[in-house]
Amino acid sequence: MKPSGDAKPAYIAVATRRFAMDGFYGTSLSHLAKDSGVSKQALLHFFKTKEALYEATLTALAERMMQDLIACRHAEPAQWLSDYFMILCQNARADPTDLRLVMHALLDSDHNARKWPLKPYLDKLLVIIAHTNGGHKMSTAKRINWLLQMNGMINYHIISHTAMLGMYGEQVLADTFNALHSSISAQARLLE
Amino acid sequence: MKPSGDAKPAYIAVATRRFAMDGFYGTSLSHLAKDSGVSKQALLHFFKTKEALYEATLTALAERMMQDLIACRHAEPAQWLSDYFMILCQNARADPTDLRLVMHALLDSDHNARKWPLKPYLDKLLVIIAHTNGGHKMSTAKRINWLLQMNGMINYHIISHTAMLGMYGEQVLADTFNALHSSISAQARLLE
DNA sequence: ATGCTAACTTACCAATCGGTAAGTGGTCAA
DNA sequence: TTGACCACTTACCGATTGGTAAGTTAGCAT
Repeated sequence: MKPSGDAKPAYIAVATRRFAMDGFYGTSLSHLAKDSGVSKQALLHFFKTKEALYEATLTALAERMMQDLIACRHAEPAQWLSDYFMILCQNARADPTDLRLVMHALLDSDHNARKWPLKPYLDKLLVIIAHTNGGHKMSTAKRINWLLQMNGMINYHIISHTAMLGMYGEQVLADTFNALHSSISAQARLLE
Repeated sequence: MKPSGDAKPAYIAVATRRFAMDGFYGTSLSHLAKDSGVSKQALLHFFKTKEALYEATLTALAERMMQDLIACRHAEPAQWLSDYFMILCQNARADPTDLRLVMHALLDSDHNARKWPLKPYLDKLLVIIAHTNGGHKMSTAKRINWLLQMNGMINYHIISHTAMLGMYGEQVLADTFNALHSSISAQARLLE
């Protein structure tokens, strides 16, 4: 076939959706192959092991998130963060794939010493926090806490959504998203 | 052997730890059997399928959480919630098993229509919120949002802990827990 | 034309998966 | 003493897992 028509990104895109949905253990190479419309060994040709494909998926995720963060750069760091997390929230509501992948990766990060590809992204966020009026006098721990709190409420909201929908219905849940937006603003305002 | 020495709770306890660690798909009956010191079929004798064992695990989790909530009952509902989440946080820090299980269950709750055993527990929490000074004038959506925010920041903190530890070291992370305690207090104060 | 390489495929593998069938041995009521 | 019953065990099953080996096919430089 084509010697240099790189199909890797397409495979990673498929893997991203599957890994985000079912996690590492819940996803098999056969499923990924079927979804991609190729044989299982086509994937193993590009990624030596399933683990390697997973890591490539996480690396791509990290780059995507970093790009999204840079994309909405703003001179005022507090505004930058406020804008970014608001957009992140809206995107995740439309397509929770990436945040689900983050959560799965977090839960998996325990027992194998997987290098964590999101570190540069988190470091960047911490630097921005440090440049805000409210953040520059914080300790590192407090900056991390601010970040965990912001990410926590957004991510938890997103991955709870299906379960909450089943329990409390569509209408209430839509309003809950509005409340989340307010909470994001409030959290961002802590840095002004 | 013994006709009535119920070993089920012991099996569920083992399953709880494994499912919390590796998730549903990452855990096999053979692993659970080995951990329990019995054969795989001993488990299938009590729980007809792996799925049934998982559901039993989640049900036990729900009862445990409900009991913990009731255990620190307080006449003042805002104080009740404040106490409860502070204790929950401390327990989870010592042993994150239960919260990890919650997160795994949340991530899994998508594609199979698994009945959600934590609903009574969440309903109870919502009732307590509704009885606070700050909460009784909130809409249901805002109460749910308050709850998602509180649970979100605690759970996310806990399951991020291993990854954050590897990235930022022990000392910073310990301080982060102190910051989390403050944040929990602040969140609780919103209901006073 | 030829040879090299990239991008696959078919065929196959041992290991493990969840689950069934058929016992085994101890306990207890009759 | 007997026989029902409970808590298991050994033996086994087809399906699926991640992964290997050995082609096959297409494009491209020489």
